[in-house]
Parts: sequence; structure tokens; C-alpha cells
Amino acid sequence: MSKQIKLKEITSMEEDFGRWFTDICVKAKLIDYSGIKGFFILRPYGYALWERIMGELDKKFKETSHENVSMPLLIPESLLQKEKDHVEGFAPECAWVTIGGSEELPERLCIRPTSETLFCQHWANIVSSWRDLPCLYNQWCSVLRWEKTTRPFLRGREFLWQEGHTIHETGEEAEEETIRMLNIYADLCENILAMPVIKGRKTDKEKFAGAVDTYTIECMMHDKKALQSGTSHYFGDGFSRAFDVKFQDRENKEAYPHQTSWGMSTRIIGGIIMTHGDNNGLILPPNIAPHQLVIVPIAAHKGGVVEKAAELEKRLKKADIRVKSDYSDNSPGWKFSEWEMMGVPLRLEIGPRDIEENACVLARRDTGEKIKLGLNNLEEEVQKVLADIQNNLYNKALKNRDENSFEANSLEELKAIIEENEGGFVKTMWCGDRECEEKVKELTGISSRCIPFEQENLGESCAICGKKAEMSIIWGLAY
RNA sequence: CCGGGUGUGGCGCAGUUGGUAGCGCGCGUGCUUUGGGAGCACGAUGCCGCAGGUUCGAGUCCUGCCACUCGGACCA
Repeated sequence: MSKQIKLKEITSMEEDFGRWFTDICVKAKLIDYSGIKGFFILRPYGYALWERIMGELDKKFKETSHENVSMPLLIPESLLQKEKDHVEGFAPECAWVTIGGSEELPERLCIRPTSETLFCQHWANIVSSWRDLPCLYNQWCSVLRWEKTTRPFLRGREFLWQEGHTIHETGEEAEEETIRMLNIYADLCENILAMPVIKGRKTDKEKFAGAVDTYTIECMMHDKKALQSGTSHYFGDGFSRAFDVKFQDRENKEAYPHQTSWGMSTRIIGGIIMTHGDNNGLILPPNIAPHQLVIVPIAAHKGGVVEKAAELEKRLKKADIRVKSDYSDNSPGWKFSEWEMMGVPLRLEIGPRDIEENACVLARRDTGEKIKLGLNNLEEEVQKVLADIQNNLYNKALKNRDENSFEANSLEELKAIIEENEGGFVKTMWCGDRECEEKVKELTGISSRCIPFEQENLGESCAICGKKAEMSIIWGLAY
């Protein structure tokens, strides 16, 4: 039908991807800047998005028997230092509280960058028997990491997340838990956020400080860079030993529980933006959109329009569609652009002409297509279109990933592909040596994303050193 | 942390050799409009990022700092 106007307020992603991203964050009213570097304000629309993600995850956590708790904000330095790798990993980006009231504190307190240490300390107090296990805990909170470079959603000094922490009788049980939670993240990404994921294990170089194994889901963004969208860690009994968490097992012997932790943060919102957004703004998959459909009344002053709009709103809400009506006195064109910028999947226009025909106009955010629609089966039709948008967004993202996924048999080839394509995923065989990984990083600037669960045999030798290959691995530029 | 860019009404910007802070949009009120960012009229809004310094006088010159932004390094 009519042409889409170009919104000058948003820098095009071809011109400058970074600016395009921050423009959307601001123009879609997701965030505002606070006065302190790296601290962002989540505005109602941004928070609504996070609330929906929380709702989806929290439901799944509870279905799998997890309980929510709340841990302190502050960690005494001595507690943080009990696990060597962990403190080395986090110390460089800790912020410290040194004064309480007007008194200098006897020991400085770290503002939590993550809460493994607090959970361990607590468990040491309350766990004594195998009957106390497993402990399946989660907390929704914010954490603080003093990052040097900050960007909305992708890297804040303070960010909202959930951190799950569990302890189990056996390593097998803990490993199962680690994978179970990774799968919950993957399901959220694929089914709700329409983001295809690659599941895999991090290399020793890339894994979490103090973990035995770190598992990850990796998504590809519009600019062909990878975003680690959720992680799940298996700790073995290392933390338990360091923090003296012990229990008496079924044979009446002293044992150390095996531990996991897993997290997903508001960073995933950055992922949604960079997976689905376009040059007119945000595009939200219907399954996560705070408003799935916005009703824009046309010539609302004319008789019957407001009443009709209200009637349709009521009908659609009854059918469990999340509807927003815009009765503001902005012009229709202004509203169209505004809600497009905000990424609402569907717009319903209703005006005097439609009322005469017992119809309305539906406009899709993903394709720009306008559909004239009779009102009789409105609810069903809207459901159908929403489902189609959800599918379309997933398929588009998958296509982008497939078109930018490659295989390489040598370091030169790997480098050439990444340079020529300006990003993407490249799969190679790998011997498993850290040296090879570091060599790739040094020579090409790219890092390993993961050792995918879905292993492939692309040859017998490591693409970097030529020695015998042990596994396939995926490389890429990362956020 | 290194390098580039930017800070002036809410937003985008202009501001000459230093001499009374301006424009557009938005905002408020009223009327007319309404199917892709509507029109007219009247009106309100400024620690010129912050702190020092030079000067009779600083948005403008000097020093330091802060924030935003892009790229790089670093990063679980």
C-alpha cells in the first residue's frame, strides 16, 4: 500500500551499526542515561520487556523446583578471596564500600559482581545431611562490575539479571542441572524471543572464573557478531571445598556437594534489538512484546470511532491478546511511526470508512504489509498473523545466521573468511590446545564462541596447528 | 586504559577578532484538522557540562575534570 517513510531520527544500521543500536534504545523509550557512566535507567517500556522475560523464566524455574531467595548486596573481601580463580577473575572489576556512616570500615565490602560466595557461605550454615540436598536457588537482582566500556543493555556497570545457584549430592546430578538450565535458556530464546541459538561448551580459556565447565548459547546478531545470550556453569566441588560446604552422605561419610550456577541478564534485550530491529526501529517478537497490537483510531472525533475502537480492544483482550489503544491527539501518521519505532508487532487502524465496511486495517511491523480485515473473525485472524510474525522473525534470524556461517580448514582460510565477510561464524576442527586458540585470537582478533554440542567431522587435523583434531569448534567476533 | 567525535531551552543545532544568548522542532492554550510524523494564532522555557584561571568583560581564550558517543585494547 503506502510507502514507508524514512525516519531520520534513527541512524541506519548500514551507516553505523553502533549508533543505530543506541538510537533504538533511546528512541524506542527503552532506556535513559543516568548521570553516572555505565548506569542506565530502564524506562517503563524497557522494564516491561524485562518483566515479560522474567515472567517466562521464573515460570520455568518454578516448574523445575527452583526457589527464589534474596542475598545481600555486599560481600566482605575475605569471603570473596576464598576461591582463588574466582577472585582473580572478578577482582579487577569490583567496586568497594569502605565507609559506613562516617566510620572507616575494618574490612572493605565488595558490591556483588555475582553471588557464588554468598550462596556458599549460607549453605555452609544450613546444609548438614544428604537430606538437605539438592538446594535449588535463584535470585533476581542487580550486580555491579566496573566495566571500562559501557553500552546500553550490552555492557552496563550495573545490570539486572537472575542468578541461579544449586548444590547437589553428586557430580552427575549437578551436570544434569547445568544442561537442564541451559536448555531452558535456549527454549526461551528460540520459542519466545525468536532467536536461534547454538548450544555448546566454552573452552578453558573462555569459561567462568572457578568453573569446571561453562556452557553457553550463542546467537548471531544483524552485524554478524556473536552474542553470548545465557550461560550455565558446572563447578564440581571446588567451591564447596573452598567454602567448607559439607554434608554427611547416605553412607554416613563426609562429602562435598557439587555445584552449578546459571544466569541470564538484561543483555538479552540488546540481543532482541540486534536480532530483529530494522532502520525504522525496534521489532519485537509477538511472544515477548508488552503490546502485541496497538489500535490507532482514525478521525477519532467522528461519531462511532472511539466506541468501535473500545469494542475491538475489549474483544481482543478477551482473546488474551495484549492490546494498547492510542487515543492521544497526535496525527495518525505520527502514531504509526511512533509505534513502529517501539516495535509493536501489529497495528490495527479503525476509521469511519472501515466501520462502514465492518472491517479494519492491520499493518504488520515485520513486513510493512497492510491487510484489510473483516471484523467477524478478528480474534482468530489476529492470532494467526501474530503467530506468522513470530515464525517469520525466527526464520529471518536463522537465514541471517546460515548465510553467515562457514567452514575453514586452515588459519589463513579462517582469517580470510572473517575479514571478507566482516564477521560471521566459522567452524573448524581443533586439537583442543589453548595455544591454538590464543594464536587465532592474536592473528585474527576473533575468539572461540563454543564447542557445539552438535559435533561435526570436517577433517582429521586441527585447522590451526595440523595436529590430530579432537573436536569441532566455532569462531566469531563477539560482543 | 588508548585514540577520534560531541556537550548551548525538552530535542536538533547556530553563535564572527571576547561586548545584552538565537533559530528550527517539540512543549502549553485556543480553533481548524485526522487513512504515513497536519495548519494558523498567541505563549512559556537557558548555572552555554562542571571547577579553576586570564580579562573591565568569557558560550567564545587557557588548565583540569565529568558525561555521552564511535573505534581499539581488556574483559566471567
